[in-house]
Amino acid sequence: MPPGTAAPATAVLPVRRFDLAATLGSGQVFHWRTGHGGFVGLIDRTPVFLRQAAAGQLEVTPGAEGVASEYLALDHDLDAIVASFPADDTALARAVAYAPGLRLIRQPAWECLATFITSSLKQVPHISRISHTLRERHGDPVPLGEHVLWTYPSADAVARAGEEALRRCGLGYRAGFLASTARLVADGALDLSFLTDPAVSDDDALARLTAAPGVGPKIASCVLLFAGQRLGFFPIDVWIERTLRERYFPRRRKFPPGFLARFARRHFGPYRGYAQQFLFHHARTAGATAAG
DNA sequence: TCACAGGGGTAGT
DNA sequence: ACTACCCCTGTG
Repeated sequence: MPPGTAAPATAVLPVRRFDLAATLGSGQVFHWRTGHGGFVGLIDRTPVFLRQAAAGQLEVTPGAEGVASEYLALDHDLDAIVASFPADDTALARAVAYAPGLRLIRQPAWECLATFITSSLKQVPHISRISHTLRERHGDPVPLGEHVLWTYPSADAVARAGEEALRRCGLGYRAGFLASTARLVADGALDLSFLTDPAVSDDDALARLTAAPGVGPKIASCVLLFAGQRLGFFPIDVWIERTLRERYFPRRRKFPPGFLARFARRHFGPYRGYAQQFLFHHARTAGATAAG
């Protein structure tokens, strides 16, 4: 963002129990850039500037209030969700207290699936760079003030780009996976509308997603949680696995396959996806593995 | 400057 | 259950 440029115009949206920086910076999305004391990016194809200078006020590009409210899940009843967590869980309570206004972003389906395919065995800054490279080389430009933003390339665009071009975006072995899955989506063989279809069960949805190349249980869970808004999915990555082991089973040595997933289902309740996000964000940004 | 290890997993054996 | 996989970054 060039220095000295005028701050974008904004409308003010009253918010409660919402933390913009935590929400955008908790490893759910990877394309927002900071600037003018806020964040600049695209919500699907809508260019948006977001700023939260005061706790109860979210500044949004005029006209994008509705899109932003939906994306940032301002309708989620966080009080009720947190109240459903086990009352005697101090580790979770600490993670919630660390970022009480953290929300699960309602993500566009293809963008979410593709981004998480590119995320395997990668750290956040690298995922972010891949996302930007893909956008700039294969997405469409969208102006916002004097800035140019780039949409996430459609499944069709990714499929047309092909594996070699994707590899040149720094995807490594993920290029083949992304190209193949993009082809499935572009051809209609994988219609992602099932993600939010209440007639499709969680188990069925999981099976359909994991049938796609490069999509295993972890990435599928992320997509079902974020893009599908199925709040009972609990993605288990190395951070969460470490946290669960240390916090809840400090003495146990053996963890059979599925053990922690079953524990999460039993312990954290119907909104365990939120519990996972609180624990994950706390573990990653508060150095909680040692002392938190 | 340059090995080397390891990182928000998945697929094939 | 075990291992390779591409690429990048941090470390010595």
